[in-house]
Amino acid sequence: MPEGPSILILKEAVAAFKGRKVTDAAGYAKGIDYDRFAGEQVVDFKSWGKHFLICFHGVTVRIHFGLFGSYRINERAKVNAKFSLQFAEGELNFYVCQVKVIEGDLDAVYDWSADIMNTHWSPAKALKKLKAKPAMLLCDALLDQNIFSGSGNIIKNEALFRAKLHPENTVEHVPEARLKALIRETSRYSFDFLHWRQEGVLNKHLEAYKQETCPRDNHAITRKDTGKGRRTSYFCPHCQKLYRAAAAG
DNA sequence: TAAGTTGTTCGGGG
DNA sequence: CCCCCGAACAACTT
Repeated sequence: MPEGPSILILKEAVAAFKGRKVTDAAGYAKGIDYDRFAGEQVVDFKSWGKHFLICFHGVTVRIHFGLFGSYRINERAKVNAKFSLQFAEGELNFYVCQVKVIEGDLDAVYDWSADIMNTHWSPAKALKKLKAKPAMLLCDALLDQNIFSGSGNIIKNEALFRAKLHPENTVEHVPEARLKALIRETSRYSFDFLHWRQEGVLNKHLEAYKQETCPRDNHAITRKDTGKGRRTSYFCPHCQKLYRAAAAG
């Protein structure tokens, strides 16, 4: 369920709960004062990248779904909910996620311009952050939530494919124009991802991720664990340019 | 069926 | 103090 677009879908799915009062909160997430939410009104639902934010007056519940997280609206899964909110009519249940309470102003916590799907997303700031880390590999940069908040392994691979850049390029060896193209494609692809996921056709549109051959030149797609996180990259070694191979090590 | 995974944090060792 | 690695989390799909 991760990656930014899926969080936007969730936000839309729960929109009807905005303005409603919680009758009861429960779950097995530790360190949460569940009682404080009883009687509180949901003021808004927001998101920052992969963070799903349930906003109350003066306090926000942050849900992060990680790799295995899921949710149910007005129904329950077989396992216990990590966090759940009951309303006079309906309920929200969150499973296998990280739950954190954020006190006070969200603007003090989040840099909205880092969120690739936010209206305040700033490609210029992303470029600046990239250039501040010249030795970083592109595959790591695209998973760095401070630079590309909301990008995950699918978006990483597809954006690099669209930008025709090899995942193991170091930032400093890539011409600025190509970095700008990558930044643009990362945000653009995320919205394509959103629309395709809404239509249930995302898999049909994948060009590199989990693919066998390159749709551009029919070259075999390489699958390789890359970067510091050793996350899987799928790329066409023929049309995705590597400006300079990383030093052996 | 056992392996793989749309993710992140933490702590230990070097 | 930094970097890197593995563990932990814990559920669904192929």
